[in-house]
Amino acid sequence: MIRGTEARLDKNPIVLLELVERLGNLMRTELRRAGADESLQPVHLQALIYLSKANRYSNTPQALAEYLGLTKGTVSQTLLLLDRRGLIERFEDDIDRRVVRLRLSPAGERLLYEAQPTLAWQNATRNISPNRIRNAVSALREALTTLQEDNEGAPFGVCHNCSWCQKLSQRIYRCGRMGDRLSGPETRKICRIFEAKKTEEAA
Amino acid sequence: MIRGTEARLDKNPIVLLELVERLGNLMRTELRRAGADESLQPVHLQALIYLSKANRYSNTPQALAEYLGLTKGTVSQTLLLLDRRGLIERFEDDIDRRVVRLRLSPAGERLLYEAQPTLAWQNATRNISPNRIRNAVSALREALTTLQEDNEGAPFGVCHNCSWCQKLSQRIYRCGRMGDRLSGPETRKICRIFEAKKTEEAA
DNA sequence: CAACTCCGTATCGACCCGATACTAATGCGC
DNA sequence: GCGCATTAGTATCGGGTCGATACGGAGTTG
Repeated sequence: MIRGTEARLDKNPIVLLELVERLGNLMRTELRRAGADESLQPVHLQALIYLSKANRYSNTPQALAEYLGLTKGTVSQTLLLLDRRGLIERFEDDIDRRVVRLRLSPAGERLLYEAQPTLAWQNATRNISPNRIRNAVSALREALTTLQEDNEGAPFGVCHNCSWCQKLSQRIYRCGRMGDRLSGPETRKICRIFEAKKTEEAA
Repeated sequence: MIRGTEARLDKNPIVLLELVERLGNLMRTELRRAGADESLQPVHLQALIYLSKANRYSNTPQALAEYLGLTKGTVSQTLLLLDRRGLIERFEDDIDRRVVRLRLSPAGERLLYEAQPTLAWQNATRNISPNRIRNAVSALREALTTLQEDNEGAPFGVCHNCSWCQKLSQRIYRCGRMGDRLSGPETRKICRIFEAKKTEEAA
């Protein structure tokens, strides 16, 4: 038996990891259940969920592959299936004709809306005080950021917390990195080229 | 586009869910990387990790299936592979000869020790204060418990927090459910028939 | 135009996973 | 003791995921 006595004091991070993994497994099982009616695998629902939240810089196969941590070849097949089922739409980019833009089809949005894959989670967290949830969010976000830096992966945050995001007026924003103007709703979507704005510590 | 304006105020739980899923994906990718040298899939490492932590009531294929949220048939194959690789040992139960007991072989323990699948996580959480981690653990544990109740799955906690656990002396404990005496180290393993002891709220 | 890079697709093989059917051991009623 | 239901685990099959590799087309640089 391999011992680990020196880890006695700081084993709480490991407990947290176990919780995250276990919750991840459960949510995966939940996704499996939610997709069973339509014979969709967990990864398909994850892709649909991602596409429902990706902004204009992040709705490509490449971005999805980075997000899911899979290869572009694998993701290509996933998208092929979703396309055959009519759950997504693919169209060429106007400027760079190599890239494919993706979005949910009406059928895809309806599926996501009806499957309600987050329902079980919402029930499970109903009795946890908003404050504790905010603290947990803050801690996990920090872990996520560090983990992504170490992995050199894209961060995938929302514009609202991005250092490139400029507020032009009440409702108009601007991405300083890409130079585009963004609507209010779009600043709440997730972006592939996100860069964290300082470190926003817990209140 | 399907709207969700009424969810404006309580969307933090959803953010937390996204974080958990994203971290889950990353850890899954991490497991894939960690197992690549030995051509092991994420699920294989998860099984090994589980077996390294399961107590005497929980080291069976059935318990592992419940833990991973997979069917017993699927888990049976996984165990077959791990057995062929010499990473686990299987032996019959003395009393009920239907059940198979599992434990890591020395090679399995060495693999787990050398793969260090939790290393990236430990780095990522290094700069988060213990207090914030404790709070996050508390919140996630509560979500996990509720989620498991709703799914009617086994809770899988450690004896130390179990309502059946009795302290006989300084080092000897006893499981009131099964009637066995447990050593100190064994009370820190995870158990399939765990029942939460009250609700231990955050400090 | 050539060389190079980049995005996406196609194909192949290993493997995951659930469904189903099966064996063997146990427990229950008699 | 003898049927019968239940339980733990296995075997097999088919659909699907996934990475590796190779490929083709678009963009970039010279």
